[in-house]
This record gives sequence, C-alpha cells and structure tokens, in this order.
Amino acid sequence: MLDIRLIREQPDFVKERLATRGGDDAAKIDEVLRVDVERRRAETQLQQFNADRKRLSKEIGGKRSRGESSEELEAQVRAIGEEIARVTSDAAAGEEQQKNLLLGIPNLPHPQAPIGRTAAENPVVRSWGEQPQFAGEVLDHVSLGAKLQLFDLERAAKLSGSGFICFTGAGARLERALIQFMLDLHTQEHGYTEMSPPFLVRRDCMIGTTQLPKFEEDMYGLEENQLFLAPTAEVPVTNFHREEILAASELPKKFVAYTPCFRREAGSAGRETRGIIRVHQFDKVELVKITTPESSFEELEALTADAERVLQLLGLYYRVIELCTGDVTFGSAKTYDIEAWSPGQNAYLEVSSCSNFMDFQARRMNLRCKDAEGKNRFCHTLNGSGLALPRVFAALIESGQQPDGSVRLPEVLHRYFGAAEIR
RNA sequence: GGUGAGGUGGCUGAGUGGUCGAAAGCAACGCUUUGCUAAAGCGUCGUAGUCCAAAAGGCUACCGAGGGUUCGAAUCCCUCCCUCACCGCCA
Repeated sequence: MLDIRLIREQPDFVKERLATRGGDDAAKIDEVLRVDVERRRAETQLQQFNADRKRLSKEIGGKRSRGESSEELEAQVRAIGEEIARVTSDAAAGEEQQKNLLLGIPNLPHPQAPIGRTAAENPVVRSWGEQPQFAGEVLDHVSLGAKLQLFDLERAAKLSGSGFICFTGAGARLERALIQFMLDLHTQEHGYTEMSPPFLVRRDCMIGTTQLPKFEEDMYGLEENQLFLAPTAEVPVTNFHREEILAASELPKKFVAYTPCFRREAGSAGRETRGIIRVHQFDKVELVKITTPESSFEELEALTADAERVLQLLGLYYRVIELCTGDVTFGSAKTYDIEAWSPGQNAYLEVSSCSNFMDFQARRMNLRCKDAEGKNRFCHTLNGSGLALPRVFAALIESGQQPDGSVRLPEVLHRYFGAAEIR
C-alpha cells in the first residue's frame, strides 16, 4: 500500500513511477485523490460535531449535578447526534473507499529498476557454473521420473486431479533430502531462524502480503471459516509480526520456513505445465526478512546470494535476472529472479524470486519498528524462495543423468539422501 | 462441542454511566546530586487521524472487534473473536 501522503504531495511523481509498470494506474491516483478530499472534509465535520457534543454533554452533567434543568441542552445534543450519524457514514464510506483503492494500486518500482514492458526485457545480472553437456540423448525429468519411478502424475490425478504430484520411493526421499539440506544450510550457515508455520491463514494476512484482494482467483480458500491455503510461506512468516512495533536494534529478522504451497494457477492451463514444473501444490523453502528502511536493499543482495548458494552447492548452472518495471510483481519495488538451467527442456526454470517490498507490505500489516530516537516507522519486508522444490528437483535429475539412465547426485546431498546416485 | 472466568497503555493493575486517554506501581528515557557504581529527587514517557503554508498548538478517535441504549459509554445490552480453567471428543 502506498502512503496516501506521498500520493497527496507528489501525485505526478507517483503517476510517473507507476507508468513505468505499463498499467493504467494514473486514473486510480486521480480517483484516490478525489476520495481523499471528500473523506477529509467529512472527517473534519465529524470531528467538529463530536467536539460540540462532548462539550455540551459535559455541561449537562454539570447542570444535573447542581440540580438545574438541562432539557434545552439535551435537545441540542440530540440534534447534533443526528448530524453525527449522517456524517459518520460519509466518513466511514470515504475511508473504506480510499482503502480499497489504495489496496489495488501497485508499489512504485525502484528508481534504478530497468525500464521495460515484458519479461523479454529483463536484463541478465550474472550467471554461474557451466551449462552441462551430454554425449547422447537428453531425457527430461518426466521421462527420467517415470524410468526411475520418482513420481507418479497419473495416479496423483486420481487423488486430486491434474496438476498434483505424488512422489514415490527414491523421489520422495530426494524431495525430503532437498528440504532438509536447504533448511540446514540457511539455519546453520546463513543465520536464519527456522519456522514451521500454519498452512492455513486468515484473510487479513493474505491482504498484508498482497495476495488479496487482487489475486483471489489464484488462491484456495475455505469459505466456511474464511481461511486460505497459503500460496507461499511468505504469508504466515511475514505476517508473524504483523501489528507489532519491533525495536530497530533487533532487526533484521531472518526467517526460513519449509511449507507446501497451494496455488490454483487459474488461467495458466497449458502454459509450462509439462511434468512437475507448474502444479497446484508444491514444496518450497522460503526466506523472509524484516529490516529497517535503511538496510533493505543490501539485505536483498544478501538474501539473493543465500538463495543462489543452494544452486551452487547443488552444482546447478543458473542465471540471475532483474525484473524490469513492466514485469516486477504487484507489491515489489525490486526483484531478482534466479533461473536454473533445465537440460531436458533446454530452458531456464524460475526457482526463486527475491523481492524487496520496502514498506509496501508493512504498511498493509501495520508492522513498524522503533528507531533509536523512539520514532516509529514502517519496516521493510523481503522474501525469496530458497528454493522452490519441484523445479530444483527437475533441474537436478536432468543435470545429473548418466548414459545408463541413472542419476548422479551432488555431494552435499549424499548424506541427506543416503546414496550418491539414483538407479 | 459444553460450562465457567477473563480481554484496559511496554508490563502489572485500578477504574460499573459524566472534565477518564484513563489512578498507582514497574520498566524505559532525560536532568540533578556523586570520585565510580548504587540510591535518591525532579521531569518526560501510547497510537493514529485531522485542522494550520509550516512549526507551535488545537481538535477528534482508540480501554479485544463490530453494533445498540443514552444528552453522555472503558463502564449498561447484543453479536463475534481471542485467552485461561474444567468436562467431552480426538491424531
């Protein structure tokens, strides 16, 4: 959520920044400004009426205690009460309207963000490793998975429909090994605190981290009790401190959490849906940081490096791209995507998206920090996958495939998996 | 799921219709005293919105949330949420 004060004071600047996203947000800014004027007018009126009522009511109290008549005053206050009822609903409606508008306006992209309209314009920041070369035929993860019986998509469909995975045997064990490896790496070497949060979250949390109200069609919800299946651990973990005031001295907070992630993927049927790379439920290890406003951008670099380290230790070839203004997600000011190379698809797979939301989420969840002078400010929040499992799984088995059909595993996984290869 | 007790400022805790945004204590911060520490004394010490060109200052709202009664609600009534205790059920 953008600061209404910023919009009020520098509307042209805000429109300019939003225009780089390519959407039509200028009209929303004008609308929110119009509502803001009305809202404040109603609020000022309401305050005046309230002040009058308060003053007169006290006079009534005084008169009564002295045994004097107060009927005239009471009639006056009753009349004010009617005005108050009227203006209150105006003010409440204005506030509601303003809030709804603000919730629908995306974050301002970082001033240095690359300008562009589509993913094609995202610059590559760096790449790591060597693209693996194979002498013979290269199998993709679907063929490899079938051969080695690592997962079963047909039978998973019997359970839950298309878009679900059932890992089996060595596949299930590899999935577990990867989770364990990532959690240990981030907690033991990168200083993150492990969390194991609820997978069902309240509506307010989904609003806090910007999944709602805009993307409701992509979420699984449980109508009866108004809970949602978290589409990422970002939701429960970032909201952990919602509505709190943290001491700046205890920041940054660094959390890592493994959770399954639930996504309806409405509208993406047929797109990159082969195998296990786009599914309705997948495992992910997520990194979350809560920082002071000053340090968030350097923390973003560190967080991205922490995520990259997973791929480096797994020995997977990857590249990092920065999202251009037209591709950066709704709440983010700056995002790096990490893409692992998939030999089977001859393409890069997005395995992590590391974003700095600045105060955009914090404002929605009223998450603040108190600095040394005792001043309260909104925190900055960041997150990034560290990493998304199925795609890493796919890249890993495709990259490690050997001519005899077996899969060689990187050394870091040996003790977690219990063997050096899958055959 | 049932019954009972509760939810007040960073914490403890008073306050059952009228200058209560809220006593008191603790914690915190500042100053004074002091050779240092300790102790003592004094002072400051919630959040947000709004008015004003801005500062100073004013005003309003907030005592779990939302409604209601009343001239006036932290206080009375209703609904909901949460916490605790006991009972039932259960991985």
